[in-house]
Amino acid sequence: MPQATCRSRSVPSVHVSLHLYDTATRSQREFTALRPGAASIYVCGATVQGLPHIGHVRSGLNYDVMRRWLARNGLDVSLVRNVTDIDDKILTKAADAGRPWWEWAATHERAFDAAYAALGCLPPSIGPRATGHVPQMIELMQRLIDGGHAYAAAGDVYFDVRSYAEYGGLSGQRIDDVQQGENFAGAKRNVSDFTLWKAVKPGEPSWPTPWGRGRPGWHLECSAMACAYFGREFDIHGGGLDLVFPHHENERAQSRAAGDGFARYWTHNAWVTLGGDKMSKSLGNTLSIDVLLRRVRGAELRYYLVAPHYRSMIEYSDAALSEAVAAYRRIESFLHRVRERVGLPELGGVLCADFTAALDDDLGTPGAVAAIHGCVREGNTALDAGDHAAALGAAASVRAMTDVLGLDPLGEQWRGSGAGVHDGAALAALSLLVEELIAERTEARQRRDFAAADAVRARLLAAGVLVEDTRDGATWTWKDGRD
RNA sequence: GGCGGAGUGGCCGAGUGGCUUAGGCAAGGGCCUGCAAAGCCCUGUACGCGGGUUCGAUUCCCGCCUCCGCCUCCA
Repeated sequence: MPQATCRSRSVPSVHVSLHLYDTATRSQREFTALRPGAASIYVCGATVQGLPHIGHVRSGLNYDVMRRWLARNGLDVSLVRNVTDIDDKILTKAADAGRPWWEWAATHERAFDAAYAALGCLPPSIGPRATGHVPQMIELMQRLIDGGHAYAAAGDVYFDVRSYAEYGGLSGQRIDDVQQGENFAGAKRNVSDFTLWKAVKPGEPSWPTPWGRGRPGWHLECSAMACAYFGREFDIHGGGLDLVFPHHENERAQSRAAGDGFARYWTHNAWVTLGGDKMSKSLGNTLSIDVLLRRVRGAELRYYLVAPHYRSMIEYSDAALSEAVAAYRRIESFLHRVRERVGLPELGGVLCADFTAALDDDLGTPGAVAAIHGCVREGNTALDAGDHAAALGAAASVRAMTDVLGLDPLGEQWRGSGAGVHDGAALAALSLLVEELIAERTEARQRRDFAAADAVRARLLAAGVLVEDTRDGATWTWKDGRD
């Protein structure tokens, strides 16, 4: 393998292990896996009541990066990302649309899967649905009732918040300070008690339980599913910042009151916001994944969402998205240059020490991205100097690092995401034609007939093909960065 | 009322008690080029306001202002 050139890569890499900010302790903690050599991550996925928007996807992206980084460090990572396919809003919206609730849920689940895939998220190890885990929920409720932490009342099952002294420990809320909503149901023993199971209502789907027919409450499902796949304790629980209270507080209370260790680290990603506007209804379309992907490619949108730190709020703006596109294309164009002039760089390059240190520090993607750009600059310098081996080495490193972030411009997941030609025979024919025109242009340049040469270049550019002169001759790429 | 975030150079966005003070975008200058494009080099002296601690604070402490989130469904 060609020698790496990145300065920081020549520094012997000190093993710095991953530290994660843990919401429960409000501090960074060194990550140690429960089971040696493996890591388990449970992420609260979507309630599939509508189409995915940019914020939903940010969460998925964050845990995709976490998972890739842990895997890159040699851990066998299991990622469970649940699907809430039964809840009030799904029932309401499906009814309004005149569709069966299960069809409504399934349709939007597919939309979420498509959005995650379009942004290069690896599929989760499993994406369990709430409706498929009612037996596990019943078992958990039974354990809670047996232990005196839950009670059935009027067909509902409630968690008795007062029975669990640590309640509030995750979010820092004290029961007595929590403002209560208006819909206080009389069956509860205490206002703060939350619903584990909802009694059946006419026209609603229901499942049988020892306490009567009904359907799952929101919080219960996550505890039941995490336990179903990981057992009573696992490593990392993730989700959006808005889930801290009450959802995660309640999950934790349920599981721990039932005697489970549950999550060892709690991580939360920040939001994507829209200029402080509450007009999500009218602006919602602007932020929908489908609309954005008509403007930018999946990799570019991913870069925009992954480059800031996951705990920082992203205030969405078109201008910022455009800057991200430009920044990403700088990386991409370096790899294209190397591929055209030297050859395809391998994926297995060396990671810069700065890159590793940044990610180990609570998944510091901004620092990691900076390290990639540094490596790109060194690679470009090497390429300009004609040092092909160094350029290839830098390119391999850039691929390896971008791959950890799920952004490798030459990665298979982006094939077909642009409007490029992906049929081998068609591409070969196109290449032949383009190269013939380029040869024609080169001849014209040698005759110093620059008018003719520029005309060829302009014709190709109009067709979306960018011709560039380099010390190694003319090369061509797609004008818009597609592959 | 309770809990929690944020205010950084033209813009996005990191970070730090003083050191080569990230990175990207945009801007200006230069190199390269027939011209381009790309690339490379150089330039910008920023940290909401008022105090305090300190030899020294954007970074620590106190107060204030502004904005935002959670406490009801929410990634």
